Amino acid sequence: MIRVRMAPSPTGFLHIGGVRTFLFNWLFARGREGGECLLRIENTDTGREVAESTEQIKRSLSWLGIDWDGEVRFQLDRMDECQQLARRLVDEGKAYEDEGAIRFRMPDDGETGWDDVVRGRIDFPNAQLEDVVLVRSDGRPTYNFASPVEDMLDGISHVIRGSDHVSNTPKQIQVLGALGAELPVYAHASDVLGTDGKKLSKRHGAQSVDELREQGYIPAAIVNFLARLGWAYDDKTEVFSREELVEHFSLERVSASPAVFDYQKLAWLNGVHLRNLPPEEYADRVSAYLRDQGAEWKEDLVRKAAPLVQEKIETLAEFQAYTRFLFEDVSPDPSLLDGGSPVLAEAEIALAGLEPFTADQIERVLRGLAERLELKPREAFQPLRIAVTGSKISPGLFESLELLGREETLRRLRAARGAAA
RNA sequence: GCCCCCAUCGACUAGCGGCCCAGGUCGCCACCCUUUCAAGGUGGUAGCGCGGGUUCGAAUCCCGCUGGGGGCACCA
Repeated sequence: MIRVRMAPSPTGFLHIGGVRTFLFNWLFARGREGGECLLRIENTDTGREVAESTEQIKRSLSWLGIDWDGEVRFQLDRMDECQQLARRLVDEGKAYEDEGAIRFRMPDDGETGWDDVVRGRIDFPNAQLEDVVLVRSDGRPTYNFASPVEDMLDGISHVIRGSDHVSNTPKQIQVLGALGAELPVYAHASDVLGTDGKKLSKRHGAQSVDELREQGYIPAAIVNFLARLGWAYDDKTEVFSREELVEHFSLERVSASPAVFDYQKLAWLNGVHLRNLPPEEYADRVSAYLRDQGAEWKEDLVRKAAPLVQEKIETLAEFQAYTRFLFEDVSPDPSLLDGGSPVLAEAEIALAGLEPFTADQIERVLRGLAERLELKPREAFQPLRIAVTGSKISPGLFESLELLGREETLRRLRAARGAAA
């Protein structure tokens, strides 16, 4: 029976490095027959608990598509069991009271070690292990007691966590041994570092799932990127769907060395996944994002505009810059219109009677016009683009005009002619 | 200070003794395609931290050094 747990502490938003650890747990469990993945909130330090953070963690994981089995558990709910177990250890002489707290009696010589799935054999000299507090004087268990106890009670088979827990492991192994529990398999993944080589922190741009979401990254890309940070399937595959990740993930191929979070690669992957989306789903993503951001753009027009930029943007945040001209009037820079007037006037005439007003027809007419004026396509189209979209950069001209509609197109051509003159 | 871990292009990585004068991807540069921007195509740039071993042979194994990370709480 495979059972793992994701164990955030409720001290704030979900950190991107933590998410990767959870993702490893989740991929591992979902890839095994009958594997289960629990969500446990490690809240034994009541003083540091931040209100709402549990809800925020659940929301972020759900948004990423990382789910869990059963109810969310809270470590403090096992307070009674922890106290009883600690009592028992005292009775057996394996722990002792110390000014109201209960401390574990660590062995003085020998070594404590384990075979880590990602790091290989690790041994600690027991002399290095201090007598850890199991239960505080106010009765609350500490992390180093509650965590292994709960792992035991829940039948956790694999403990997959960050390398910052390596030095806790020998202590927890000793506690588990004293309790007569079977040891789980341990796998300690490395840390995620910022671009400066330091552990990811507030200084490194986006560091929470919420921030990534605001910046226009989508779950498929984030999951793909995070999975590839410290893990590789082979020597060439970079793009994975969620299903492929579940199918191929293995702890044995997780790297022990720290990885740097590279926003450029994340952006590239985001573009790849955005382009891979079926048009309908892509439109869903775009409008959901705009709603999230509080942009009050007409939904049906957003959906129609979506296909025009699916090939062009890397993050959802770029959508508005490309399509703003469809939602608002434009004010083209007159200097950019210079010399374009003949094209503007001719286009206005040519498009005025065009029926039907579709991208295909618009293209046919405008290409013909460029030929008559003996202009290269780019020379003829750029003034039109600027006149109608107000920018040198836009989605395809013909599709853009179709969407804008004849009336508005002609109006803008006229306005531009006035401005250029 | 003590303990533990890590070390291949700028970044993510493949490599588990000969297939590697090191492969893929992002980035960057050039060219092609092209209605702009992208996308796509082609080519290029760039790396085994250092020093000792072991071996016929080392990116791969061992030791040391250096560098980086983590931990040493009645935090998690």
